[in-house]
Amino acid sequence: MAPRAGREPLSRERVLGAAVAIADTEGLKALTMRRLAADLDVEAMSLYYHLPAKEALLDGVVETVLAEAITAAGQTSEDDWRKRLRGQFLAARQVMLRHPWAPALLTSRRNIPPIVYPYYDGIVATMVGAGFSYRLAHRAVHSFGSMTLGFVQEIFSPADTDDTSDEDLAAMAEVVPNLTAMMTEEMHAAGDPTLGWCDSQVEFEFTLDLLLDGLDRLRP
Amino acid sequence: MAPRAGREPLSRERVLGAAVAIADTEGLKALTMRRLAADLDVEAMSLYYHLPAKEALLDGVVETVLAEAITAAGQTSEDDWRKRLRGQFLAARQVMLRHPWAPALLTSRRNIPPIVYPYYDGIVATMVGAGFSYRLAHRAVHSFGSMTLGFVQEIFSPADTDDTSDEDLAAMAEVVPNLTAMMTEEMHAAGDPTLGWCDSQVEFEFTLDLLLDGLDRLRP
DNA sequence: ACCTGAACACCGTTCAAGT
DNA sequence: ACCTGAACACCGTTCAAGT
Repeated sequence: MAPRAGREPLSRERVLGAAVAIADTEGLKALTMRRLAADLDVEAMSLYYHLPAKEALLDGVVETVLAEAITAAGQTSEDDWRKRLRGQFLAARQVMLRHPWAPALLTSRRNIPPIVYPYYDGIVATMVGAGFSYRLAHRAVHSFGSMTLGFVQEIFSPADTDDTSDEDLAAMAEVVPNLTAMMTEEMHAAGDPTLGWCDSQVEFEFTLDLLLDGLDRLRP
Repeated sequence: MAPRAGREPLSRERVLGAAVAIADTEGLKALTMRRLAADLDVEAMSLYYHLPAKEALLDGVVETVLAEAITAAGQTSEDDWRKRLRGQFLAARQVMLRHPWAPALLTSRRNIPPIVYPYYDGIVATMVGAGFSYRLAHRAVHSFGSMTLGFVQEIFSPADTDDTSDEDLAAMAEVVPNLTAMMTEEMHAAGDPTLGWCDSQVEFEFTLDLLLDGLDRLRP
């Protein structure tokens, strides 16, 4: 049978693009070789001509989203080291928000793609240019952790409280009195009750500023 | 056939213990239902009497290591809020170092086991007892991120440099001059060259102190 | 109550073969 | 050079059946 009209030849880039699209719309679990091939109108085995194995596919997917985030971060043009790093990390964060599955995948990989090295090089350059020692810049990069790439792993993400009844609150107050008090106070203080009581954008920026402030004070 | 002498009856706890042991010794990928059953001297299907599905197994495994870390953190007896939190997080870290696969699994799970709520309640209690507002305690908990449970996701973990030749260094200096300069300077400064140039214990404590210092300054 | 055997659907991957 | 078909080993899981 002749190839369908309008069907473009496969390539590593096209495969990776389709893989990211599947993860974005249906999650990482939906990304199987067979499903990916079907989306590309091809048999599963054809993928192996462009990628040696699924591990290589996942490496490529990580590389793709990191390249996107790092490119976004690179748009930032600020001279002040704090504003510059802040802008970079927040720009990367906007990209990561579109790929909510990426942080978990990223942190489960052993090998980090080479694109991140020039990116980190730039961060170090910015800090050293602002008077930091290499030693302190090194520490800083580790302290920023995954913020440099626009995300933090949220462990403590308490449930939404819109549907929390008074009886539930009373039961909670028995077991976790301080969390309950914290929650109710935050809910009252919040102007818009539909927002919930955790705002990850605000929390990201708070933590980032906490680190930047602390580092600034350590600067020689 | 009669059950083998000395074979204890299965239980959820025994299954979870064996699962953690497999992950510890051979990694998370080796943890399959069939392999787990074999280690317990049982057929794979027997596991389903004690756990409804593999997802439940993974939830249980997460619960098990978190309980271990939180228990270790609970041993800390310090009155000063900073020393107390510091001791807790570092104690949890000692546990996590024994389960290097745990952070990646943990961050990939949707539902966090209930044990963490009392733990976070204690952290908030410590901070509010030291004069922090609930609002600030809330922010702090998010800033600590996964440090509360003793780990940070290392994205930037540059390769070991013991086997880096002079030619390699020259090539690196072209592409990532600042990283190369940082690395060579750190290597020279290090007393013990076998240590490499990243020390995750030192980095963990540096970041932790950076956050604690910053929070202390925000305290009313 | 607790465990098993056989079977099913699905996955990543091989290999030789097609065009 | 690029893609395919058939087959294999392995996985999680079901269901009816054993003791």
